[in-house]
Amino acid sequence: MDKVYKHQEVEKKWYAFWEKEGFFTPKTDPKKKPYTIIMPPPNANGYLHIGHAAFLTLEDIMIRYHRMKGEVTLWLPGADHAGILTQVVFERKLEKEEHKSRFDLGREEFVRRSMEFTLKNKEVMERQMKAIGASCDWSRESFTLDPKFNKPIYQTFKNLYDDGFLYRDFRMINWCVRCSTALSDLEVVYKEKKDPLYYIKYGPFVLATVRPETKFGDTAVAVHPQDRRYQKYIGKEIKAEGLLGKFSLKVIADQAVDPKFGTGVVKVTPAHDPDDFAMGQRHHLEVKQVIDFDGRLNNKTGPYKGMTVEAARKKTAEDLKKKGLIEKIDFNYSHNVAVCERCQTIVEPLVSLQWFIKTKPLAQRAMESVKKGEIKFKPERFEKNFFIWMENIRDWCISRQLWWGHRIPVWYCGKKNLSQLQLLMNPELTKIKDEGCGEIIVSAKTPQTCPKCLKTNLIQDPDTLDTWFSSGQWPYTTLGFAQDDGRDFEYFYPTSVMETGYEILFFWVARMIMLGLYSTGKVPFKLVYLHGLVRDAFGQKMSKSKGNVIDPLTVIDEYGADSLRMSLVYGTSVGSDVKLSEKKIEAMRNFGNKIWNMARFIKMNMEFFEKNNKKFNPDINYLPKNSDDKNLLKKFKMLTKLITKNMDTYRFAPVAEILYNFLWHELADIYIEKVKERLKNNDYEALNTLYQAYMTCMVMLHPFMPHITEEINKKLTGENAKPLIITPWPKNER
RNA sequence: GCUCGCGUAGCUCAGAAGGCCUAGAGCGUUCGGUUCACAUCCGAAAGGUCCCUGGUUCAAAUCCAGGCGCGAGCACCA
Repeated sequence: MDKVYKHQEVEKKWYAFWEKEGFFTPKTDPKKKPYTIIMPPPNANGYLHIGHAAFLTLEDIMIRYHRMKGEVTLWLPGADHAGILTQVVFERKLEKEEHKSRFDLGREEFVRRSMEFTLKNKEVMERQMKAIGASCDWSRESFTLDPKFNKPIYQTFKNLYDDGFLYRDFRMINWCVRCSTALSDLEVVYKEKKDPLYYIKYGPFVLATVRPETKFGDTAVAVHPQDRRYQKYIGKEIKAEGLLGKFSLKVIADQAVDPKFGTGVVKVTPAHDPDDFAMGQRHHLEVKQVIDFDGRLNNKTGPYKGMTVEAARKKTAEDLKKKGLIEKIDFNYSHNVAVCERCQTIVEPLVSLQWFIKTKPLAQRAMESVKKGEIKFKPERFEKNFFIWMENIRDWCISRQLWWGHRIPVWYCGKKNLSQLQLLMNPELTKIKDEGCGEIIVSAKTPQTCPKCLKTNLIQDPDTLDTWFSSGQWPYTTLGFAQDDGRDFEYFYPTSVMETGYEILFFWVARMIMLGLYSTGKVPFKLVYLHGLVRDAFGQKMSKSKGNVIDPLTVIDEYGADSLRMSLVYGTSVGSDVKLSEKKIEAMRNFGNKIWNMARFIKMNMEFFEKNNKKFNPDINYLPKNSDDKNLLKKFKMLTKLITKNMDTYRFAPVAEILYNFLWHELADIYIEKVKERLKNNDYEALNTLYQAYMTCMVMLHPFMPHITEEINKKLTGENAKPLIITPWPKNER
């Protein structure tokens, strides 16, 4: 055996061997129960980071353990086209490298280039996954934008529509001016911002606002119904002086007004504020749009037309001041502003025609399944979070004005029913003259003619689906549901575990449960295992700008994949964030070195034994008489039981710690030191006891450190050794 | 505002169902050790009112209540 363990050679060699031998591809057997994990597909818009390494390690541990238990084990890998995020990343790249926008390329070319970019990333990610040692079934690898998934995804869309769970409506959506698309509520984050709060004279009132530029869209003034100060105005019209001259507005009373905020009077702008929109609906107010989708004021704003929101705010405030219409300005006001999660641009609430999923009934069913225990959460506390969100769920806007993603499977007869926004975002559509009959056709297959007027002038909805709509169906689409070959679906669905980050519990897990139940009638998985974030040694989020990122490939190159894997598991607890430092990885590398040297020591003693005696035949059932040996085996038996119990309950960190401590601080530090003399005297009992305890540890350590244990196994048991990857997990009773 | 999590050695964290805790590990620190598997090592040591206050209990780091301090999620402010 080499004096030093050479991870670079060994790890590559074993991965190639496992893959070549086909150990990653399960042999389905109707008599056996399957164990299935669908890998959360990493976003193919960059390379894998340490967080990916963490979940790949956890899932690989689960998979390897169950494979060793003899179950039909499938780990299905994949990659996500990641709609908006990839489009943002690629647009930035395009801007930076070629000074071009998506419109410069045109839709077709933009999609082609994005695909090229994505597939290239995907390839790199595959190599990274292999370097980590992920024993997933590459023959079933899936990519969310693979055309074969269009059929089931479109079918789900159509079914939802036919069942009345899908509708198209004018609603207030979150509009990202930079991305030029609607966002779901989940894709919006709030940032605290300090903005001047203007107290504006408004006829008989003074009211406070941070958005004077939306004043042109005001269609009412609101007060709280019980506010004594303003009772006499409720229901009346007031006259006021504004930037565009005199105007009059109705005064309404609404519970949503907080009498304690500002002066207790609110200007109502239904077209540009979510609360005002809701108020407008309650009081049947006119929705008067004054800001367009390009983030600029429109022709209803007179001289302010064409200004950006930011510029118009300054200018209107200035002009109001000049006209003596500002009473005071509070410069210390700070509030939360909605920004696009992906590009951080301030979100503009706008009303537009979009597709929505009616989520309440789907959520109801999802909650019932969880209540019945068909799906369990680990750690359990996330179950509560799940319920809170599901109970308060709002309809899900699934149409995006993006080009990168699944095109919405809706066709319109002529352009009559295309929205203004869609025409704006897709200049080529404006050239079409044919108004058509306006029929809306929702179909899983591309229709040829309009069923109503029989014309062939059908235009597909130019919008794409929210990326989570397709990934929400991942557990069954990847298994061939509603496709030509559904055998995998029949055998492997529902899957066993969904292992993913707690930060996408709502984005993804909840939607998979809702859509899985809706489409297949069954839960998509039985256990949701949620892991935490990987942070740096000080608990900070890793980011390129902070310069504290740990790159998995660099680490693997220097310390080996096994060291990295072990350091991502050791000393962690389920659902909590993991703090990782290079020191920790180094410590685990040292552990690898330790077990390597233990192997060398055992090998040396085996050779010494054989030089002086006959062949050394390890005997797992041999019962030693020596009390040191007996005590060791007794203790070891207890630990084996404990380890198995922890493996079965997904508590991997204690297993890593038990093995670490037993191997190093009991077997090496104490037992080996004790038996050195006996080994010199060719004591079979001592050698066999050491060998059995050590090798069984290697078997149990294999899911954690697969490469080094496989190499040691071969070195100690010879050329014809059965690979550890398919060695049965130790029995508990012996 | 609502909800959840955390607070244990200098640092990062284990300690699930109360007694095997006279509270552990890794890193760091100090001292000693190189022929005998391993300096990526071995031996030893220092270092802790287990956030605070009450309660339950024969017994609390662990359970309960309150407080303080951090972090996260959700809601959202005109």
